[in-house]
Amino acid sequence: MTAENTPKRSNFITDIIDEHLENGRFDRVHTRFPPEPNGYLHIGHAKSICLNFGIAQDYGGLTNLRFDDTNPITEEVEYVESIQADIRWLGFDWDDRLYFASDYFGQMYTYALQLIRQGSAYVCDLTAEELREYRGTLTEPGRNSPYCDRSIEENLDLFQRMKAGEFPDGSRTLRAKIDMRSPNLNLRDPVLYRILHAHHHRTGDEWCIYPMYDYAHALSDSIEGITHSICTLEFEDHRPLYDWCLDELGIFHSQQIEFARLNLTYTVMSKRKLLQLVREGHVSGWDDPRMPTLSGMRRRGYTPEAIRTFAETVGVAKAHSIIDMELLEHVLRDDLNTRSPRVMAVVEPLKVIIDNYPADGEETFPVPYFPFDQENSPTREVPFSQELYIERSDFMEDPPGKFYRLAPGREVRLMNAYYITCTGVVKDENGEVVELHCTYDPESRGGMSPDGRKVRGTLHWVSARHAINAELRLYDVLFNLPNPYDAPDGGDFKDNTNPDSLQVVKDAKLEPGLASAVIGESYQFMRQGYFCLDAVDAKEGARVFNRTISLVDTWAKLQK
RNA sequence: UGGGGCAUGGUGCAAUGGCAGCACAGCGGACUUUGAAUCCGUUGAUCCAGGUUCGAAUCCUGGUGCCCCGGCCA
Repeated sequence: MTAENTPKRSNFITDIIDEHLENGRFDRVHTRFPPEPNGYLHIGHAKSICLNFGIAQDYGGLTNLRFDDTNPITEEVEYVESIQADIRWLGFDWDDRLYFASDYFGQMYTYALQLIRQGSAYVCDLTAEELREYRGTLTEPGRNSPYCDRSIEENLDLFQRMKAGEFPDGSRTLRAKIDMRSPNLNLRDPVLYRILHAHHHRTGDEWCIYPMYDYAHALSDSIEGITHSICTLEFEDHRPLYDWCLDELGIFHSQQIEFARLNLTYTVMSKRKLLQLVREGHVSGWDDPRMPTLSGMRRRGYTPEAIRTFAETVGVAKAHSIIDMELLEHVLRDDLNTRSPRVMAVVEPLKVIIDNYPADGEETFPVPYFPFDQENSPTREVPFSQELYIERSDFMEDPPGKFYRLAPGREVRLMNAYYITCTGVVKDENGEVVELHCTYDPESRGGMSPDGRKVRGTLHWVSARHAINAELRLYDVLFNLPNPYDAPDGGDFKDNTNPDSLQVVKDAKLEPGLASAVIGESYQFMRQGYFCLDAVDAKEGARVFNRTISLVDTWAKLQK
């Protein structure tokens, strides 16, 4: 390891690694990302992925992708595929280092035999319930299993017969012989193997005994030569067992390091809770754009770059924390801002008739997609005609002082087109404004008046005759509270779901060029927000856009 | 005295015995053919009490608060 490999960003983990490199414990950095294929990846996993791959990159090291598939009952190939797709999408590559804990079942079994021969493990016949009883409590020590003193020969015989399938599920376990009086419950002769006559998505019916997490994880890390095994805080208590397995076997010893998992305001982050939202129909699926899953965020219009920046920005530490959703939104907007072409779309249309414009007249304006970089920006022609749509919220009949959009007698600029002045308001029988009459100033073509007079408001618009219709899906946070778990007594997080988290607009009016919008691209609907085609429903031919995130709306804030 | 961990502005992360800083949020202003972006300015913090030291967010002692652990889940 040389000086030029020294990372710029440092945290408590890189401190530990630096020390290891200095004192010679390791001369390289090799990490792993070890998901269990029992669900979809979420933004919390993204933090871990960015951490593991990022740190290895910083040190010129490697990162493995390893599926921790030791529990056949909960795991499925569907998940191993989606997980790989999500990691790739995020921008990380494990080259040919794709592994499965199940790849090592044979080797782990051999190691278990070794533990038995060393007198460090025994076959226990206690039932699950008895075992719980023998384990003791948080404050009281446990008691030795009546089976802990079986002979090595008997243990060997029994364990081999466990593997051979002679015993039913739950009848026996292989346990580490450590210390039933340890204040750390994980060390009270933890189960290493359980009997599970279940079909495994990779090994099929080859095995009917499966290793437990603590044993399998430590050995997998060791087998792969992982130097730094980075996991979340709840495994701190497991580290002594992790170390025990490796020390007892005398094999390569990885260092486990724990960090605080990511939490975000206004959402939940556990697979179990997310699964509930899916199952109970609060969302349309794992990839619902409101979900904090990577597949949901991708569909929503998040970019991998934004998520990576976010992961870096939140930092890493051991203190439990909850990140403001606003920080995520900030990095998202920041990324989208530089990459999204500017287009015009009216979310809630209000018809405007330009009385002094020829009824059958028509013209187009050249408008750059990237107004902030006109030199290099591609341009399209935007059609204009007598009847237009503007945003309903851009007109007020009786505006407050700070409102500088359209109002009776008020002049505003139609972006890139003309200045118009409101001369008439048409209402229906309920008093609702249905149509506006305006006049335009032909001298202001392009959006600038030769006399240099200023207009305060600049509105987006679309030509009624040329507009295309689209469905817009406007998203808001999934929960009403920063902390969804903050539920009244007897309630739970689902009581805090936001009933307005999805608003569907059926008849938005878009500029015609958007007919050729592409899935996977982000567009800024000017003065509204960033939108993208819904990769699922737009595929069916429907014109459906997701609002990834609104623009910062100072005016809305002012109104409060 | 079960064990393990954590405490720095509203939020998150730095400062590794030597000027408490950065980002987001907030507030104010400039600019603006997006009430966006950009730019400028600004409010605001070391859990408490002792101790060591010329000097403590950092080291020591004692408190307080919060989180995790009693799956044959991971």
